[in-house]
Amino acid sequence: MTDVAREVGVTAKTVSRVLNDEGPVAVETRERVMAAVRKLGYQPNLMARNMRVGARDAAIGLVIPEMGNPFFGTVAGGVEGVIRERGLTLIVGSSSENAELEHSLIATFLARRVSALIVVPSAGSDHRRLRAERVAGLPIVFLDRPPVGLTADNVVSANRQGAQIGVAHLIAHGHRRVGFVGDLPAALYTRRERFQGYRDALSLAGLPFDRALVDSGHDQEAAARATLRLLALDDPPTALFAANNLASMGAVLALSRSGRRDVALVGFDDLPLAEALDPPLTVVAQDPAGMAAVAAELVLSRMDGDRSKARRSLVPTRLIVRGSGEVPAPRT
Amino acid sequence: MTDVAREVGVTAKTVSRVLNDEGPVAVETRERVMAAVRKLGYQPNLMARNMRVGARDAAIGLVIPEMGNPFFGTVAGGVEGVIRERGLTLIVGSSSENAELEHSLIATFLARRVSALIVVPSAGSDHRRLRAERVAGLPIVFLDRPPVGLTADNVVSANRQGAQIGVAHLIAHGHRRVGFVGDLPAALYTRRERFQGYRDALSLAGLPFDRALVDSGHDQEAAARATLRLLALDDPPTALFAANNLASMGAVLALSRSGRRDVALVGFDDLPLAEALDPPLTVVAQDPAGMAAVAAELVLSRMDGDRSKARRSLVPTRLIVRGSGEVPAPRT
DNA sequence: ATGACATATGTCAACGATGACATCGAATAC
DNA sequence: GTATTCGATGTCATCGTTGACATATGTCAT
Repeated sequence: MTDVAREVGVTAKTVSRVLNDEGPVAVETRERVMAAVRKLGYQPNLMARNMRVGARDAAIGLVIPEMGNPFFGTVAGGVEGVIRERGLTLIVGSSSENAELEHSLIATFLARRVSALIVVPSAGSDHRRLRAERVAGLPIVFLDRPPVGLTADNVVSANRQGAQIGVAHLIAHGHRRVGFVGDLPAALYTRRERFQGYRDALSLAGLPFDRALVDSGHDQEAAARATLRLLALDDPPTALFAANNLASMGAVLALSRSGRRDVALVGFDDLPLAEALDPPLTVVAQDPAGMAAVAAELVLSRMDGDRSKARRSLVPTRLIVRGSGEVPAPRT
Repeated sequence: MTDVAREVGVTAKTVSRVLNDEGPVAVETRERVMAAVRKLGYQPNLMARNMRVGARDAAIGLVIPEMGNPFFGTVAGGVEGVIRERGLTLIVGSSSENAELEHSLIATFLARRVSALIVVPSAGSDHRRLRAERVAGLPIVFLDRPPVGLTADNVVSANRQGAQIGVAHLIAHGHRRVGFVGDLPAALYTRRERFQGYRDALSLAGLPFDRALVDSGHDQEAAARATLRLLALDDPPTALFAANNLASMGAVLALSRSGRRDVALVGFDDLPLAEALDPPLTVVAQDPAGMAAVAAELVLSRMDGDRSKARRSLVPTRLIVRGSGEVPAPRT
């Protein structure tokens, strides 16, 4: 900036004024400054600008478990789309579902003085340490899963209700033994909520809960094995509810590999090729882009000074009927 | 930092020394400083640190077309994994395949003084403007597609060879009329290369090239329509080559919706549920994580002072045979 | 005892930008 | 014709941190 100033024959302050459309500047000076800026290829140093008096970095930090997972990728894209309009940049880190990594990412973001944080908590993480930041007024929004040990804004899917509707759909097709294929660890918030929804549906229909019909796996192959274990039971389920996208894929794989077309299946979270599967996969779809948008808007309103009480936003889910959930229960 | 210093009764410089393990510091002082740091919850301000003497931001900027696409999501995750070990943070922006947005993202990253750039170019973008930065020594690596109007490091898939192998696989199963479903715009580097590979395979097998067998669509539904148009020809193809993941999904959908199980299909780029499709989808798999790692390592070596000539890395592809490519050609 | 040297800490300036306040001439007001 | 205001620009200090250099003690060899 000093170079530009020297080139034009003014002070850095005048250049600053031109670049920020601030205060009165003679038209001719403005033009000469702009010319020099172009000539020297000057670009303002955002780091220096942001460093001034307590100012924060014009960026928001986002922590997600995994970037390759389209659910979280879509979340990241949704957040970026909203904040970009405000001139904010997105800084991302993936925690690999590791609480320690999540914490170190958050620490890095805080050290960078980001303007806000959006966090998808990992299993087992604890957010007590963020209390001071929250008190200091830093906007923090939790996404997909609520914070632990801290009261703060959060945006989650209608997990319980969605799962209940999905399972009810299976029951409506005559199934009385519905298996549950979930995630590990079982302590995960989403898994817990969806499991509750599963039980809700059972009891609403007057069906007994059978612990033997619940199995888990934390990746696609593990979920496939869990599915096979359920089908190998003496009194096996005639329908399955898969509580997340990996579990769905695992169940689909297991059914496809074993050629079982007589088992009904409803998955939680939509898949890109769900329609092309045989049978097409019925799912309870979430709205990752919508959740991201809600979270980002919430962050922006907090940045604008909204000091109201921390709130939870429930983002609705939607049952998409495609065929796999409509496989009828076998006659007994 | 001043607060910590005051608390302990030393100067900021001493605190700085403790935090950076620099110079001699009395053990007792070190401990008292650390205690004060914990007590006050002090966190160093990275922006101020990075601002010193020409230093760059300890972050690298990544521009990808779309975060929701697992291919690019995996790329982002791969890059982050490598650079994190070096204490670098990832700043991401998505260009939505829009050259102007890509440019403005790059400009933002430059203003932030990122330590390096990794760019997946959009269709139609021009990178001439980055010449000055390159000359100034900023590491810039292009990923998946080469730069335009600029010589710089780039990491791309073995598109042409991979496509050739995929199409040859179809020809080996007796197909003489192989359709090509590609992306729009046709000017896209990857589409062009894969198209060349397609033609290579045809001529190696002594088959004629028929312009009528080439169609395109730039999203899943458009690709599905293109597929249907090809199948509706008077002399239709008996096999299809889909030149990217969206085209593959479109083709799969079109075949599944129209119940055509007699058409062979090979896709470029693997899909999560490829194995669960009916028939399971044969693909030429790319290695997004591998590409990301190569690009990130390249960036790091440039940051370490590697001033050698710009180079291109070709990342191999792999044919994964699953069934859809083995549908035999009908007898004539 | 005296310099040479290491150890432990301090002082100061600088990175790039911008708020607060100052200056100076010209235009307007009375 | 002097006072007031405004327009255009400059001066200075500051944000948080760290390099370069300085100072102050203590240790040791001669």
